[in-house]
Amino acid sequence: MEGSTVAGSQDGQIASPRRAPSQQRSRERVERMLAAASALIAEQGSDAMRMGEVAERAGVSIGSLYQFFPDKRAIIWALAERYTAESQACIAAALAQVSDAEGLRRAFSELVDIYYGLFLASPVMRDIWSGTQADKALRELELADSRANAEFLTAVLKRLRPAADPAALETTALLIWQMGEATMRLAISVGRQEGDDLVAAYKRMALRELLDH
Amino acid sequence: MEGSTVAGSQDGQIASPRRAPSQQRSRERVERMLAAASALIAEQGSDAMRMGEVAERAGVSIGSLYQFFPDKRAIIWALAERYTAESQACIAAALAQVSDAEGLRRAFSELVDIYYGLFLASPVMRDIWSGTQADKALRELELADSRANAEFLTAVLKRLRPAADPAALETTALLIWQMGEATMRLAISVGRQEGDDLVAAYKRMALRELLDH
DNA sequence: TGAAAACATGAGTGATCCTCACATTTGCAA
DNA sequence: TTGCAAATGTGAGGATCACTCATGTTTTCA
Repeated sequence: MEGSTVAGSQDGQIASPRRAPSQQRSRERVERMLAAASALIAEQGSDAMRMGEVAERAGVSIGSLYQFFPDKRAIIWALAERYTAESQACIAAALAQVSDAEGLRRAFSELVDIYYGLFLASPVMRDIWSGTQADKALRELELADSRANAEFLTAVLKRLRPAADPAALETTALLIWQMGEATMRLAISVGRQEGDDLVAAYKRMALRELLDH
Repeated sequence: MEGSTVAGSQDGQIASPRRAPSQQRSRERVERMLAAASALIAEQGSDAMRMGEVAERAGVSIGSLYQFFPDKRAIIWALAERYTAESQACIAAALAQVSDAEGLRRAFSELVDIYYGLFLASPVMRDIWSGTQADKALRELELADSRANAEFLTAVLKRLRPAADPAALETTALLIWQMGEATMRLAISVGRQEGDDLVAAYKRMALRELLDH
């Protein structure tokens, strides 16, 4: 299989950048590396992305690349991390104000649309989250991201249903969130028409669960 | 990532075995190769599985391995295919007799338990379906498997709700099935305790959707 | 029985990730 | 300003795989 794995250890740990860029020059170069990686992933997928090509397109040497990213996974991880930070902020904002059932219905529906749109529009993130399962560190990042997002949902549910068992609400929220991501992935691989139907069906099911008890 | 791609084409096609084993001797050897691959995947994951190691453990040369499996994905694919054939038969059997709501409740509940048990018990299949997303051919096999399984569910739903829109029933069935697989994956990566809760919550949600309304 | 087809072998090829010894630039204290 | 240490930059080369191929062995069957 095309040698797309890091020679080193199998354990899921992502080593921190070998060295954090402290000077202006290197910070700009690291940005260029990330941009190059992002472009290549969008064009060919992360698996086909070659480290040498990333370096070349970023206009740096292969050695410089490895100065800041200990291995190939690390540069993909860095992109994924940025994405999760952005999307979490957006999700938190959408759910923060919700205080009643009707508000939840509107906010959640909008959220799903936004997320689906993001998935459709961003080949990079689609690729990264698709490949996610194969890489332990990325899988853990995704799980952490899901938990964080589900947390916002849990908070809303606790506000709306103070009498309910908190642990059960957490389980529900996590499940609904994860199912949403699974639905997006499925929706993308079956094509637009059927995908839209699936997302709509998910939205209906999830809302039913979230709203009427 | 550790070399998880075939050197050849990126396209998801899995070439058929270069040569089908026609003699008794080679048929046994192919079995040994599959067994060796299965054991190695269980021990280290498919990504860390080395073709040379598979050959060695099967007691054949690397050349013989490539005589029957055109590339690394093909041997993984062969294992996955066996699994899907088995599980589809089991699922079809469980759902074939269902003729009323109560029967569906029992059959579906049992089915989820069986599937969950299979997932928990089989590190090989867990690994293969985990890595699935990264490989186009496997992703397609998984989707085909989901569709086939959802089909059985659709058939039951059409029987129970003849008035409903058939297309909507298909969408529902596919979504519920896919969500189930997503739930299993999630359940496994969060650990037994929380995993059981998640599966139970899924079961409840899915049944609600399948039964009332 | 003999030739063709099937099967078996493993050293070698090429692609790719990553390292490392050495060169250059920057920050900053004297 | 000067000089030194830390930060940064470089790319040829090492190591590891997936996979090939020329050649040898066994089985089938007319």
